Amino acid sequence: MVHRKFQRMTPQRKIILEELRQLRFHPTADEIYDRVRLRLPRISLGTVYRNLESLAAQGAIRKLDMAGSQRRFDVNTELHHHIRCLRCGALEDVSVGLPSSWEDMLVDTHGYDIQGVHLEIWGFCPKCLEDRDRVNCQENTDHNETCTH
Amino acid sequence: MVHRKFQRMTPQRKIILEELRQLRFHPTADEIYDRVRLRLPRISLGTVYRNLESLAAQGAIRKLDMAGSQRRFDVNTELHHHIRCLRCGALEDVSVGLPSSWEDMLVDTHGYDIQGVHLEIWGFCPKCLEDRDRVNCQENTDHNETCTH
DNA sequence: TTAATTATTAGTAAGCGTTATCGATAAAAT
DNA sequence: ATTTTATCGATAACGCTTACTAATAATTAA
Ligand SMILES: [Mn+2]
Ligand SMILES: [Mn+2]
Ligand SMILES: [Zn+2]
Ligand SMILES: [Zn+2]
Repeated sequence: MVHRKFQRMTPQRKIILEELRQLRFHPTADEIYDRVRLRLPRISLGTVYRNLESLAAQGAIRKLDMAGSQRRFDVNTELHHHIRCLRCGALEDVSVGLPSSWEDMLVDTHGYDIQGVHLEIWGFCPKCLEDRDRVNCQENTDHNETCTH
Repeated sequence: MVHRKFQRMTPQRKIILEELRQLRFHPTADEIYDRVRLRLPRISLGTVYRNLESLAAQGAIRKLDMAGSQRRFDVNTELHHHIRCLRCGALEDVSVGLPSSWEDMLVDTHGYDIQGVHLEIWGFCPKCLEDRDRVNCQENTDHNETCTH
């Protein structure tokens, strides 16, 4: 028999999951912490990390290790990729998957048994392109702020 | 006139560049540090980071921020992607670029002005697949070691 | 040539995000 | 009821990277 460790649905774990599900974008651990703290003022950041980790291991959520920036978490457990706005920081789902013919070609040329793919795209979102054209072109926005568009 | 800061080619910078170019794989800053120290025993790790940073800014090398693991550096300044072996840690170049038709579709569906793409693939390299089939299947290798295949 | 300015250095401290440790607590199993 | 186990909050430690500092060497200005 498989010896899977039993997981309790503690109030902390439940609320972390609820808050993550309510946030439509892809929050970081500390962003989730800030939200959860409004309901559980005595929770610790370590507890948030620990639960996000176990929820991800269990497959309830996804952990997104980003290239060069802070880890984020995702309620969407389907395989999908992400696109990020360089101006406002928005991180959106990419609905379209990579063409399987391309992956096949990769297997042929490199001989790898592919287990996973991480695809991250950066650019300027439609809203920011608009803003740029309309008013001033100066880079006066904080790129680290989460996009509210 | 563009006010580009003048860069001196110091012995440190020169040797860092030389050593990075000699390492065929994609070393981390501390791996480069270890190599450079054999020739400049008094160099500091900060100097290595600082120079790798400025060399990348200047376009002489590429900085590779990996998803979930340590930053690496690349002598290959051409746009290309990477594939990593989950068993031996090898990090190889992927010669084949993403099909442009796919990128076009992405622009159409999301309306982004795409500036860059980070693609990272994990799997098992041909050598490791062989090894696995031949002898024992136990995971007895250090995944963090750099592949010597 | 001499003096002032600037880039760079080695050494080290600080920063940041994440993980590990620990004694306490509460749920589950026996 | 007793033991075992998962989890908690608090906090220290960790790994990688960046920032600070006084000293030094290269460049520019006088
Ligand atoms: Mn997503
Ligand atoms: Mn490469
Ligand atoms: Zn935007
Ligand atoms: Zn391998």
